[in-house]
Amino acid sequence: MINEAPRVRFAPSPTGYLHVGGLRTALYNYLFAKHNNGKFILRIEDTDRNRYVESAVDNLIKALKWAGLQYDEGPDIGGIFEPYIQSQRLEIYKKHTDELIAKGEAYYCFCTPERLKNLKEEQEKKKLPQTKYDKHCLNLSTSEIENNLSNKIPYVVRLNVLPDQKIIFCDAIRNRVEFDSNNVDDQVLIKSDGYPTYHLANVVDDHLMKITHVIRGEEWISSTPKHVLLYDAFGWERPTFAHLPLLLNPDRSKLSKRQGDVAVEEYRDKGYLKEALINFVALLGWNAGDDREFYYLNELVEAFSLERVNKSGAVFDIVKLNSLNAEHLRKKPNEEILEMLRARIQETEFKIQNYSDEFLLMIIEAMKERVSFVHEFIDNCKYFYEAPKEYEKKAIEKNWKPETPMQLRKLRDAFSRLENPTKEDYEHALAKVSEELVIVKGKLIHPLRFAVSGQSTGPGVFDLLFILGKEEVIKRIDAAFENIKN
RNA sequence: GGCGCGUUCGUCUAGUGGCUUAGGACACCGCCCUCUCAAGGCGGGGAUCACGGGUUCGAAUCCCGUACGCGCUACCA
Repeated sequence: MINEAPRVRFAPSPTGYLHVGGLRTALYNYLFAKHNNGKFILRIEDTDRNRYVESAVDNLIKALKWAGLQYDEGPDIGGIFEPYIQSQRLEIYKKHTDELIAKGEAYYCFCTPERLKNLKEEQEKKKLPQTKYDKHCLNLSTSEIENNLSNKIPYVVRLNVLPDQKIIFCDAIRNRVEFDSNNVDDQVLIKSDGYPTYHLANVVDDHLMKITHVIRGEEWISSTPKHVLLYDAFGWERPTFAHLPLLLNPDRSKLSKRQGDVAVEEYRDKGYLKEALINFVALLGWNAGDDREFYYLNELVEAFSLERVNKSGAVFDIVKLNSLNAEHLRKKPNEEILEMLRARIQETEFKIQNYSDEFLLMIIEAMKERVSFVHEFIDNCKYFYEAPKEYEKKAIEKNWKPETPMQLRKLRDAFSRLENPTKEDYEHALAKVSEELVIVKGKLIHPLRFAVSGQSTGPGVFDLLFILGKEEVIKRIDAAFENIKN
């Protein structure tokens, strides 16, 4: 196993969407695989028929691909160990379970849900430290079992956990972890519907698919003893386990839907860049040991190592995500932003307009350092797309003094005399008017921006004028005389 | 309750026995730049390294307890 290229898997259960915690697990698996020239595999763990969700697998795959985490083997692309969907591997689990039963490592259990429920209640009443199955069916004779089987009495298959064993395993992130087998229940391996539980399916598949490293969330650490026992029962070599710290809500509980968005799809739809989400989520529990915080996916591959993953949970801080999004957006070429902006425009009332690339590119250049999201190239500067319908209330007083209309009229007239004005032409014209009026340029600049955009903030005013064009500028100044009442 | 895992600024984190008066980032505040807002630059406040014992000449760093938090405790993953 030493020096062999690692094989890792992301094994989500299809619940309808990709959880950001799942994204991070997938990412770490991907990074580890790619860093070590190994393989990254997607396997669908759909052994719970009660939780079956239509098209969940498609969503999962779509979200993973959107994020750029391309796997080497998976349900839609196949691979040498297909199928990669557990519900299509039922015979495999059956075969391996039979083997375990033959070895005495597992046994049939015909207990009814009622008996199980009573057993549990009794144990709770006795204030036993833990509730466990009492191995009742372990004592069934061969003929009893055969009889039950031929009478089609529903059954499950349980793992036969021997008492008083120390179960020790190594975790790449937490080092040595030890459990007492007395605390491990005779876990159900095959459910009465014939489907395997996660514990069985995961071990069988990981072995068959030659998975070398099991990198998964910390919530699995408590059930790892069962998995270890299974590897031993089959006589298989154990993979290396690496249990990742949890992603947390602001109140430090496990990241959940109740306290904000958890679906990758929601972040995508809200306008987060995949680069930012990946970068952000990578840093939640890992760092290279230096001060660097800005990474692209390929750079993460380069820098990643399991040894530098933290042990403690990390709060998902949306504010920091936002700032990373802004940073990634600023670094993007304008042409790329243009594509995204056009897509966004299609979602607004401006979709019927026919904006030129040149025009939108100017907006992007002017606004790039003032936005955090692509949609803010629209939302934060509607005035580029339409004349202001209203004027920022609290800014009127500051920007619209009694003498303002007179001064702006002079400016308007100066502008109207310009021919195909450049930015500089506007600037010179304004300088000249301010000289004539014997006022500082600011006295003209701020009311001008306000008249033209309806806002008191925004890009440099001469950029604003140039982008809008002379005709529109004059129209808007005139409109302002009508609309702004002080 | 039992078992397990964890605990450095509000948050993400650096730190693997002396380089640490604990460093960086986000957020917050101030200054510079400046036509505004940003971006950028500079600076500030903010962590008795959960607590208590040890080990050591010396501990955020090693050991032991305690507290707190979280996870698991299903015929769910």
